[in-house]
Amino acid sequence: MSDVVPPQSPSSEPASSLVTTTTPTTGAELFADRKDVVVVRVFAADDADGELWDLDRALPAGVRVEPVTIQEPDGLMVLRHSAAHVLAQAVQQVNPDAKLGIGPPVRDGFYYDFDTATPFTPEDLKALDKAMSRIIREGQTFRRRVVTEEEARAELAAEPYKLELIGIKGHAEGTEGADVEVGGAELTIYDNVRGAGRESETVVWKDLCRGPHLPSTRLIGQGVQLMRSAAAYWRGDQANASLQRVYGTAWPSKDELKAYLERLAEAERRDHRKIGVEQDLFSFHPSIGSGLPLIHPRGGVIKRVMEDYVRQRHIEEGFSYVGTPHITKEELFYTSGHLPYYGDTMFPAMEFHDDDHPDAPAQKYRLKAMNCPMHNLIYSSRGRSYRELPIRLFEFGTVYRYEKGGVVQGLTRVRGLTQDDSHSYVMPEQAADEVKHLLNFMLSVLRDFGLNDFYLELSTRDDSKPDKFVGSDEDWANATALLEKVGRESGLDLVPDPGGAAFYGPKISVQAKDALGRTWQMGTVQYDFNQPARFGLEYTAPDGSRQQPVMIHSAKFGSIERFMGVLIEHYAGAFPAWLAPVQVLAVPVAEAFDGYLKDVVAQLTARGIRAEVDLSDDRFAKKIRNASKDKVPFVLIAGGEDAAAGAVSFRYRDGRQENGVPVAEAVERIVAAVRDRVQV
RNA sequence: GCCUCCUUGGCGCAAUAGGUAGCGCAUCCGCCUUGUAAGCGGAGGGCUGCGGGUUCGAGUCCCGCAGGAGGCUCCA
Repeated sequence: MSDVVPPQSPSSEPASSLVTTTTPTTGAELFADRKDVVVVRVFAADDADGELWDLDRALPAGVRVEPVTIQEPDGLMVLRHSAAHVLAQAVQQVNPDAKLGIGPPVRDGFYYDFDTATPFTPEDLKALDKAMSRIIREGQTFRRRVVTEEEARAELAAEPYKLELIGIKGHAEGTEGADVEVGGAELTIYDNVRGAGRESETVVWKDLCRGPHLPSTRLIGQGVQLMRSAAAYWRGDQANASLQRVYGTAWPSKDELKAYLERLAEAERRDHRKIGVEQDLFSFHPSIGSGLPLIHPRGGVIKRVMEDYVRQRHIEEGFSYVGTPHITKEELFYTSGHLPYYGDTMFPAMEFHDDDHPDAPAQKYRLKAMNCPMHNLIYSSRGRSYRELPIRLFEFGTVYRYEKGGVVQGLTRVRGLTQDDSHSYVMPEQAADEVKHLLNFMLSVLRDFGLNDFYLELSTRDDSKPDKFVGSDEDWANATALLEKVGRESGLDLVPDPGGAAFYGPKISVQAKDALGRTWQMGTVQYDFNQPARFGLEYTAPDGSRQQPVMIHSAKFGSIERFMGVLIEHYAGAFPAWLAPVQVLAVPVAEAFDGYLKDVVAQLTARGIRAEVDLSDDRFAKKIRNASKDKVPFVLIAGGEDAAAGAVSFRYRDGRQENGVPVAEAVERIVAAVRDRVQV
């Protein structure tokens, strides 16, 4: 998930708040009666998007001006950017030697990069938090001042990074965050003024910045908190200096800050790594290596149910289940073209020497990093007729990728993963329908797992880096157009992702929102016109000619491990019954009812339900507590009253209770909930 | 891969300023048991991630390695 703020759409403020200036004025004057206005959006003659200006900045006559409040996205960005400035001021207060990098707003907050001799410690952050609140309470004025390049260079002589930004002004696009500093048409410096308007007013700090800012630091308020520090490369380039980045969060009010911190806490409670340990689902062991998960029995149930379901669905959708090896001679990946592009993220080759032929060159084998080449070999294992197409091959292909140490994380980024991978081989004229078929199939699979909020991302070639992609411009254009058309027809939002394509073709990926509103990349559909050529795939057309099929890659939920991690977080470990490791836990009120519940559980087991009786010598209340902590969907309780009535009592995870349900009805209800894959 | 921080029994934590490791849960063994989130008692379990170093003495300080977290870069 990206931390960078997505481009904001123009304000949704009603048009009635738009005013046109008749005389020179300022935003502050125009909206003097509106305390919630923090900046204005100014529309020049032919400017549809407008530009954000400080309230105090002089407005010429004849421009359209719209108020921007702190509650709307642009206002929030201004708040956060202003908070970043306060952070920078605080840092230089504490450490005058700190050199300033850039300080843009990001999702939920801001950061500022500094070059300091020593990294920030948690104690430093606390001290900075205090210094920031002092500056905020002081109510310093942000005062904008236009400078020439020469003036800027002179004033910022001690700030090497700012000088560099001045140098790249004009071609700053593509430099992360840099346009926040120098993106405007002219260079500006913001002075932080103490006691503005009084004779004693003093400039206490200044920074090169495009702005705009809140009128006063006081408006930043109580909703600011520094979160963490981390290293970041200057201008995002590994070849550059490593700076110390301080992240903070900023909200219009203390309450909103608290709500945000609560959301973070909830995300932490749901962290699949934590729940994975608590519920004994999976683990990682240093002696195996990072990124290579061990799935425990309870996690194994979830994995198996996922696999059984997806395998069945593929077969229903016309796929053939196949199997391929985990290692191969590396030549295969030269044929496919993967090795030259991704060799450094594949595990290194294993070399085998033939003892009987000591002079023969060693055979190099590679762990499989992708399944498609092997599926191609299945396709080409005999002649294919157009009558057979589409041919759809599917498997749970376990692949190994040498992810860099710093990116391996829980189940969501691993070095060994199992893809629900399929390849459809079609005639070119079938391609659009097949893409549509795969997309709909994928969405229906995700919906059955309880994800319902999607958008699509269209990953295309980066035309400026031709060496990263193979194939003709025409092929790319056709394939991209086809994916885009199908994507648009899906009715879902289609977000462009320039440069995100695989080397062999463009792709559509499904992004799903989870219960906390976070988006995860799920499956993909990739259009490949390269591998069929490289493998010489062909089919016999109706006229007897040999034609090349189009190959369409698709993974529905991507990797089983990753999707399991996403589901754990989506459900916070409280799985719907069909996925739950234990679906029913029967809890006797006292030992005397063990036998009664064993009989109920036997009836459930006979219907394929994963049910157990808690026969431990814990007392009743403790058993209820254990069942709650395990988040078992159905807890069935039986004591004297239930047994006498031939009934059981349901207890659900939210504490809801339903007493005296006849056993036969209880069984049917549970069976139905599992069958219908509903959450209970 | 790079930067910062972290690593104490299965899990969650504690151990003043270096003085020789404790608690809760879980586990095991007893006793107890009739209605909705912890019954009681006892026992076992740790070369404090690994390897060096400083010191009379290291969980505490220093170096290296591994693993983890966050971030940067990357992600077929």
